[in-house]
Amino acid sequence: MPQSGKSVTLKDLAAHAGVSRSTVSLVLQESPLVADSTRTRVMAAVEALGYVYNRGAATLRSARTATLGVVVHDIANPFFGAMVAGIDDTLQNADHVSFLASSGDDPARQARLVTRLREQRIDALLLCPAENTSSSLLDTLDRCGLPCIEVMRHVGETPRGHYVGADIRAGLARAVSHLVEQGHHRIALLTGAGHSSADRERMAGYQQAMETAGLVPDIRTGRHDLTRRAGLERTLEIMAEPVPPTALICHNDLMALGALLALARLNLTPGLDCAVIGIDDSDEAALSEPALSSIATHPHAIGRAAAELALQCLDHPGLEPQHLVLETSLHLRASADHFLHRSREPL
Amino acid sequence: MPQSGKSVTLKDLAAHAGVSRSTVSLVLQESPLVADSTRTRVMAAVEALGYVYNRGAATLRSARTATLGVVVHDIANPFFGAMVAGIDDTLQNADHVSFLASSGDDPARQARLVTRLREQRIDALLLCPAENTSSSLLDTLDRCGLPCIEVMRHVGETPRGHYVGADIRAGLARAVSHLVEQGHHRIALLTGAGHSSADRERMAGYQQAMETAGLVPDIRTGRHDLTRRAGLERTLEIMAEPVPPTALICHNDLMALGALLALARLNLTPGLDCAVIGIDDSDEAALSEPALSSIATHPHAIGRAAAELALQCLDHPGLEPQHLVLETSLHLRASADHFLHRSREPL
DNA sequence: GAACGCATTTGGATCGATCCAAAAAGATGA
DNA sequence: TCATCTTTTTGGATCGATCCAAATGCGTTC
Repeated sequence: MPQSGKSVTLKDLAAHAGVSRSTVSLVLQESPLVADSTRTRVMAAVEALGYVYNRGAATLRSARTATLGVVVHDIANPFFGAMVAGIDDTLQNADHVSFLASSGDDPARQARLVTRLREQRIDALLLCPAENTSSSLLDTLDRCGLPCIEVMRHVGETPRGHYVGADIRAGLARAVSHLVEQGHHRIALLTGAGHSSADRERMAGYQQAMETAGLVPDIRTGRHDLTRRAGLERTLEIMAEPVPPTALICHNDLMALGALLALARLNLTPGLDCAVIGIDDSDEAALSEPALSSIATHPHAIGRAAAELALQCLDHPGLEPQHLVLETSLHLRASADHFLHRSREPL
Repeated sequence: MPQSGKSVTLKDLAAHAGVSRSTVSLVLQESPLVADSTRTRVMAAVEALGYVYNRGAATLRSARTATLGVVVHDIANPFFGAMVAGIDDTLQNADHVSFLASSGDDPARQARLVTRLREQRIDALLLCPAENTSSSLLDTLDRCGLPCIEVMRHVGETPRGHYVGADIRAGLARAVSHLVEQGHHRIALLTGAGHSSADRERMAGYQQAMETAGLVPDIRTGRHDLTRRAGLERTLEIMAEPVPPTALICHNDLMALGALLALARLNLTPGLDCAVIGIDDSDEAALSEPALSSIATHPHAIGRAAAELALQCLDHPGLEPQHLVLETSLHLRASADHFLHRSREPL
């Protein structure tokens, strides 16, 4: 229990338990080779001396660090909060840990972060790439053999390595056809400027769904970021047009919630005067007033899947690139449904 | 530029640049001892071979890792998103990195996370302790000499080591006196169950402010967590009472936003029928409808201050415990001000 | 009792950087 | 030219764990 000065090492444990360093090492690795009596003696020493395993030293000799890097482009976005929770749950079960960093959608900062993570000798990288990430970043990772899993976004037209995402395209198709059934013709998509694959996928999925329905696509991109404030401001602009859309599909729930605020400010009732559908189905969606319809992307499940895939990569180094596209589902609430709306008393 | 097989080491750099390992090491440490010509030759080798510094190996010999651990109790809370951004900004300037982990307010999980972080040989720990954290955790950290900075919450009645927080007490005093000026008498506080120092500080500050104003405190705690949903449900309950309060001060903005939703559902107008004030002044506060009044806690500044304090601890090992309590300010918006409310058209 | 098989345990080399005392290379003055 | 002082550079020991080949102990069997 004492030990205030220097740190306790394997050698100290060995002396305390009356065995060699090697044996102690075997015990710590949970090797089946050691006798039970020895194991308990060593574990007692660990307790008695307050030993803390030195991963850095171990890493020097053995190849793995049991540490993954996670880089997201916006930690403040609740989607990533939930995703990170999914990753951590999975890693915790597998006795791994993660380094989390946020790039703020800046490729230069992202590059620095990745370098730092490599210095820590992470075993694999889960990357939600910043907009305009150069493919040379992935080249570098390939070249030095660091497994990388792109999540939600990918660099280039199609993911070249492992990828985990959500089937936004199918979600949009369902959303558009629901809106059409409700009688909407002027359905607009409010998304980012197309610098990320997630933007492009939303645009393509929406466009295809609109064409299938025989409607004219109406894509509103902008230099805005993808926040509540951007949704608010952009919607105020849009609704001021001579012939505004009657339905808005937004890049994510944050923007959609901003759109609801804009409608409220304009004294329009979301769901009656203008339908709004978000993407992600965050916790807030169900709680807003009126409740927000949303395409659920299940961030927790995506985090789990990405972490599991990363762990697989470690066990099977040659694994050919996996593309996991998880299902989405449309959660209809008052913001985009006349009937649901009527079933509640009006504001 | 090649290097696909093994990793590049100091020795490879030394061979490529025609110097010894030691010299290369000095260059990487930016020592002033090496000649400029040598330095450029070595840096060229770093570029040419795609060398990545091995922090683990360095750590084995030298005491420091340039890595801090950050443990928060709820990464999904936007307060901590902003705080972590503040920490990272500061660390980035100082060439340090952070390991971020979220305890989910579970002391057992928190203990595991701290152990993992210690295995990584972090230089210091920034801890927003989980509820009911035992002080033995801090004892252990002390004993092994790991500097720890408690942030926003502290274990025990008063922080025993370094602490960085916000002056919630002053914020509450200002909030209460504003509400009194507006003619409120029944002002309730909606907060956590008192398992954390942050809960207790809110209760004490509120109680004192109420007594100063000659009013009867009305504290509503609960087994609820501190989310939007909890704020919604609790407010629905409270407003159903025979003589409900006319003003609510909520533990944080999330709960306050939930309270606004509850009022809307009850067809009550926040700011006119019942005033609501949150704590944190998150981005969302200004955007809600009506806009939420809030006591600003400046999470980004708190993150910066905590990180700076941690860096100071590293430079000055004996530093006596610092208690930094940052100012708060009351941001008044329509949710708690008759006048502001009248200046906008009604819902 | 020697030989064998099996379950455990062990010492020494090793990973990639840092530290340190000491050597080498230049610069200066007598 | 040689001693002296600086400025640079260097080899070997070292950090704390892992790996591996070899040693040990012990019960069986011939």
